[in-house]
Amino acid sequence: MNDSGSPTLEQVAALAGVSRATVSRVVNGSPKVLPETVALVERAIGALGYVPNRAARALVTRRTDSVAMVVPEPDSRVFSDPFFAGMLRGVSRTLAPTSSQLVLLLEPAEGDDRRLLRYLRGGHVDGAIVISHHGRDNVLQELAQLPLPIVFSARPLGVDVPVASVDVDNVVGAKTAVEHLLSIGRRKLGTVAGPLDMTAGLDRLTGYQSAMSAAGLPEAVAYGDFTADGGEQAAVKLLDEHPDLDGIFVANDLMATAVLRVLSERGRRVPADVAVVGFDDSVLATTTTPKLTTVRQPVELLGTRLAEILLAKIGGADLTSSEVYGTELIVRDSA
Amino acid sequence: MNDSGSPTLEQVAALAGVSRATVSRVVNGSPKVLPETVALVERAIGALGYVPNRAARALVTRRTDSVAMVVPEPDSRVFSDPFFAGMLRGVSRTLAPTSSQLVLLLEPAEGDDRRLLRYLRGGHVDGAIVISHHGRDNVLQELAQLPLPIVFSARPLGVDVPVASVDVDNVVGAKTAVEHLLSIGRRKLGTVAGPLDMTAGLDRLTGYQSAMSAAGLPEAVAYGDFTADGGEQAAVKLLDEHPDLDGIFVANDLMATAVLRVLSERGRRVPADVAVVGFDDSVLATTTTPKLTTVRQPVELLGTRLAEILLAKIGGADLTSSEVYGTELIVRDSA
DNA sequence: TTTTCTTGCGTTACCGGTCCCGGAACTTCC
DNA sequence: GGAAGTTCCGGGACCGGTAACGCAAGAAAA
Repeated sequence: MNDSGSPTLEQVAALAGVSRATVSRVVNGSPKVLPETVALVERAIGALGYVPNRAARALVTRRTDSVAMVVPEPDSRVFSDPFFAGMLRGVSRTLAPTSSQLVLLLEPAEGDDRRLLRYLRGGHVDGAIVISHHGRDNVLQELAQLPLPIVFSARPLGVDVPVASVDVDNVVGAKTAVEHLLSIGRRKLGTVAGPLDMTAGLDRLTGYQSAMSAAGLPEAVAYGDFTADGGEQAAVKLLDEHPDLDGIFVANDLMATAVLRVLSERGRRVPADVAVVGFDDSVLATTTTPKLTTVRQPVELLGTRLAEILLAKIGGADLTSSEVYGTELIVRDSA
Repeated sequence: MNDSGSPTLEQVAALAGVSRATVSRVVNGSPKVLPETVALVERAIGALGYVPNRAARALVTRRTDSVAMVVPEPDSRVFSDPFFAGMLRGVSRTLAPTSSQLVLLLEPAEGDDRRLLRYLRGGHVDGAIVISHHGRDNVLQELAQLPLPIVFSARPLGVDVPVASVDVDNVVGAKTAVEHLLSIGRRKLGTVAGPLDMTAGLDRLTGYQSAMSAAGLPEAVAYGDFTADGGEQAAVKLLDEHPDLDGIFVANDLMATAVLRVLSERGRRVPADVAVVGFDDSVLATTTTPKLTTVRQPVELLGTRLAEILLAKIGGADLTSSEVYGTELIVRDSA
């Protein structure tokens, strides 16, 4: 045992009476070792409590067995987002059996992109999953061009090279939500949209517009920024301009809670007077009064696919396609 | 440049016309290098875009420059918890300037503790921050005994060795909440408590009890599990047993939303008939109707301290004290 | 029986850094 | 002017693994 800590290959070899190379073979499950030798070595490993040194291994194999989860946004509001939490679960669950570790890279401050890019280029991780919400970040483009396996969690806006991405079908999801409102007899439908520099904001608006134009109905749009405050302002504006709305599709649950509150303040009952549909099916959806009808995304599946695709790319596959998954309308009390 | 990737010390040395050792000195900011040599080397580093190889460095220094964030709970509900998100921000922000990376370790499945412990013992990280919510986990005790710098995010229950921990004063926070209810004239006060195998559940109940006994008032307690469903059941039970309550302290915001809903279903107005105070000041607090009066924790500060203490321990300090921070009552509309 | 192939294992050269040690050049002091 | 320090830098031995290569012994083929 070296003075500071864990035993090495060398010591295992000595105890088992074989060479380092043989121990290495056993550890890595090479088939070309006699079963009795394997047993011998394994006994020695057990006795010493040997754990391979990751650094040494990484040095020679040039693989780090770790992947990065990159959140290139200073205001990592992303975290409170249950969407993110679920995705993380999926990623982590998929990575667990592979002995790959998850390294979290949060962008600490605004213009500190260099640091991030340097790190990723430095070969510290085998690949990266990028949680990109805002499309305007010019970082995204640079990330996409890095000589490193990368997967995006949403189709990155403003990136003109082919990338691999996993996303939910926001257009169809939003469309379904609006169609539900139509199906329960609502005709004066407005939407509180998200910011247009995020695919989620953009696509959900498109879905609303598509459903409205298919139904031959006029649009009523106000823009929020996916936060509660922004949602409130948008709701006020929307209701001021269109006081006769009988249904509202809100681009995410958080803003939907604000819409519910504004409606309640104005004495309009939900769903009797105005029906409301959100998007995300986050915890928020069941904490409101009435409970929110909303569009659920298969978050954990997204995480799983993100990890699987990344692992495949690390393994050498050349994937640049974008996978898109379906959503599910969860009907509760608000519509 | 070696065929696969980034330049090495060797190449920088060659370009600068000095030895590897000298480049290493410059990279590590040794003062014993001539300024002109430094300039020379730095130019070469810039020209080549040299980034030190972490693995090689870790191999010889025996420091990995990475710390683990351990979430030893299979149901990582922790994540959706904005409490956790804020803490993570603090941790990440503190770690950023130190070149230490954050490795996320989620417990993938129930009995898979071995894996976690092995990893931590394997010298893959320099230290660990443990987000321990449930005290019953026997893992905590084992974690505490690991020969590795560790800091707990809350006083770990059931651990009998001295550990470093950072926490909020849940007892005083809860007490303040109850005292607020008293100060606005409420006298029939109940509480929806959290599970007693978490310090947060335990201490907040203690705070309630202490305030009640100080006021000479009888207690009314129902137990939830910090989830919305559990909160709802507890609320129903509490109100069935004590229909005349005029104030309720709820041990976290999520359960408080359920309490609000149950009250609304029973036609009891908040705060007119029943005043409600939550705990956490999460996003939820402003999405309810009425907005929730609640106890705010300095989450980001907690994260910062967690990281700072860990860094100090890694640096050799022998800290086993527990730091406790104050809370702040945020008065909104529900009480 | 000799040759060739296979199998199982040891030898050894790396991977890319850090750091101890020693030496050259230049000061400083007697 | 020579001895003793300083200062700055290079040489080289590691750290703990992996993998190419080689070699001995037994099996299969001639």
